[in-house]
Amino acid sequence: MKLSTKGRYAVTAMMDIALHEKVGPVTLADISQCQGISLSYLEQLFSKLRRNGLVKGVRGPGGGYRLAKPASEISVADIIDSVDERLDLTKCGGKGNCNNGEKCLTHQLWHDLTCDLHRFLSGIKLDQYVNRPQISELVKKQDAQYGRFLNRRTAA
Amino acid sequence: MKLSTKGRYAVTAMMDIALHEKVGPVTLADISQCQGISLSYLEQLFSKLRRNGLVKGVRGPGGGYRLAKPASEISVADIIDSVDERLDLTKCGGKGNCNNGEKCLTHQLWHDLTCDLHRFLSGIKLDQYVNRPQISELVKKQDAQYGRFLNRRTAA
DNA sequence: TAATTCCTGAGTAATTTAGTCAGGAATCTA
DNA sequence: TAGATTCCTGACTAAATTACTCAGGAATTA
Repeated sequence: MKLSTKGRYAVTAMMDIALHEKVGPVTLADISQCQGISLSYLEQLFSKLRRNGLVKGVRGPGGGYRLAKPASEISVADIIDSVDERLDLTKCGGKGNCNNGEKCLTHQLWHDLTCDLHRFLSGIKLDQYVNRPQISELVKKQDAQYGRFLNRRTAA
Repeated sequence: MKLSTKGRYAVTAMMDIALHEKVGPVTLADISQCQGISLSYLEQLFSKLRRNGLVKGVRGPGGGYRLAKPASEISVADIIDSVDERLDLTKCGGKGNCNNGEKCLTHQLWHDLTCDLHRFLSGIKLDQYVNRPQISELVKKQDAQYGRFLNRRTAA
């Protein structure tokens, strides 16, 4: 039982954007460099995040991505659902025909578990982590290390 | 975010054994047929379950597998851990060196989530599901359909 | 002795994941 | 208007994992 890096990368990237909301749009090139994720791969992921209404792209110099809604309204479940196709642990995708047309012995178990997991992830909003001093420190250190946002005015 | 069928198959198979504890050892051939899982694949999984002390194999005619301890002491987490290598959602496997030697922005999040998930799965013991009337019905129907245990005395 | 069942390890096909590549479209700055 | 920047898209590829097969041996029972 592993989380694909797809979901993990997406959440990390969204976190990066949320952490810089006050500075302005964040480019994928920056995220790629700082978080160690391939640029082209990020582009794929953001195509999905955009289609699902989680981010807005801003083209041209000084552009990048911003959150499409407040960080307090974006949950980890939203992000994973967007890129990861599905958060479902049953074999049958919830249809209940997992064994020969009938439900398999563990259908109910996986169904319950999926619901719990989803509820849990839905409860975690981006802003919860953004506001942690521990994480603010980390990102400040990172920004300095890579010289991000050096020649940019602070935007609303 | 998906559960590999490895974990799902293992739990289903263990459930099958638990449900027939009173009848005697359950053969992998039976599980294979009733639950729709390849026999050779089951053998691989049970090799791990055995090494992790969850089942005991009984060779020879009338043999099969039984639980190595009471169903009330076997959790879903135990089973998944046994076959699935690891229940860990962090990139670094918990080491904290996920981004360039430092923790990545979402390390804490995945760590928390992993703990919660593990706690949740540890709380689900096999006997909880075995005692559900819904599931007893299902397995009774299955046994009849495949003619299991027809010529076997009920063993202690 | 023969049937049954566990048990092991090596190999393979299919799928998914992660990542590359090439090129176009919108936007900004000069 | 030119050129830089950045998003944006789709097709392709490499690597890893998953799911599964195969061949054969070992213990046990009848």
